[in-house]
Amino acid sequence: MTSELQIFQDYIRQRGLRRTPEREEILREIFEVHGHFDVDGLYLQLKGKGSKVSKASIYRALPLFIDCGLIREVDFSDGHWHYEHIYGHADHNHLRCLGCGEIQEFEEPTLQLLEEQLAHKYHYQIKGHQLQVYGYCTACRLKDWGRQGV
Amino acid sequence: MTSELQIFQDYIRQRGLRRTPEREEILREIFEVHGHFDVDGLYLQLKGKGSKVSKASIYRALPLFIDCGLIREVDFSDGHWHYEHIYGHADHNHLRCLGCGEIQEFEEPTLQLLEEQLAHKYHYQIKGHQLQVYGYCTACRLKDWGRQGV
DNA sequence: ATCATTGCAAAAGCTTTGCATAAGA
DNA sequence: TCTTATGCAAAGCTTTTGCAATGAT
Repeated sequence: MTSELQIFQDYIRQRGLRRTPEREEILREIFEVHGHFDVDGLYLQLKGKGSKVSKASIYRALPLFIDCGLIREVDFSDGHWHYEHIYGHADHNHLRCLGCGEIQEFEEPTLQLLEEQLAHKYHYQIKGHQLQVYGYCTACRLKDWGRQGV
Repeated sequence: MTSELQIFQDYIRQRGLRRTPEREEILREIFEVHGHFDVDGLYLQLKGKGSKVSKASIYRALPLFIDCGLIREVDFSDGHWHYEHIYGHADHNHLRCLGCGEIQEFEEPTLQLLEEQLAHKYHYQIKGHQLQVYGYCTACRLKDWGRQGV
């Protein structure tokens, strides 16, 4: 059994919830393919494989995966939520092109230090962070050369 | 005239748009009071002052303010958009309490360097960044002492 | 046998849009 | 005068929720 399933099942047991095929289908799909994903894409992908899982179940499952640290929300500022699995992946941030939406991932280890400083200074227990940097990639800069400031 | 109005009017002229009382009312209200705001709060606040501005106009005005660099979107991960004025404010980031929603602002000048590194490494023209750190403040930690991991 | 979970469809936000009217330039 | 901008209401989207049926423990 893969570890993410193990983690989820431990979480389920500990919380007194129930282990269902739907939840495991969703989790498997998330970890099988995607880097980033959104609800609609995940739903269609499952549907395409013959799964009967409903969107409602996806919406109800994602908070559980977030709560046990398997995935996290990512803000791409496009009107709906995106997610990514974080279990088994180095902590990273996103550089996003405002033109074409391309995402580059990059690591920035010093943010760990920053978290510790903030925890100390503001007496917070830090749970995580999200850093999005945005701009224009070379291709989009060339394409939109006429656009002001781009 | 305040400088943010000046900036906006220059922008309006340059883009061939029109200067309207509604847009200026909205802009004035944003810079008069708020640190952070959302559409609904802004609307109610204007309404409370007797303004007739509609939400639709607010929704149509905000992208203009963003485009000319006066405000920016802020992601508080609570299902709708928040904004903050950036003109005249030092660049800063947010430390948010997942319990009570309190926001601490902090500066992190090294992100400027990071932007430059990313620009060089990925050949991007960087337009900005957003860093949100989240966790639990002291009060919420005490309040929810029974909650796992908190 | 319980009670959490599911699927469906309806409801609930927030945001966008169509259209007639108002009003800058 | 010409076109953009506004207000209103309707439409659009994503996400949440009520409920009866299903199914895990």
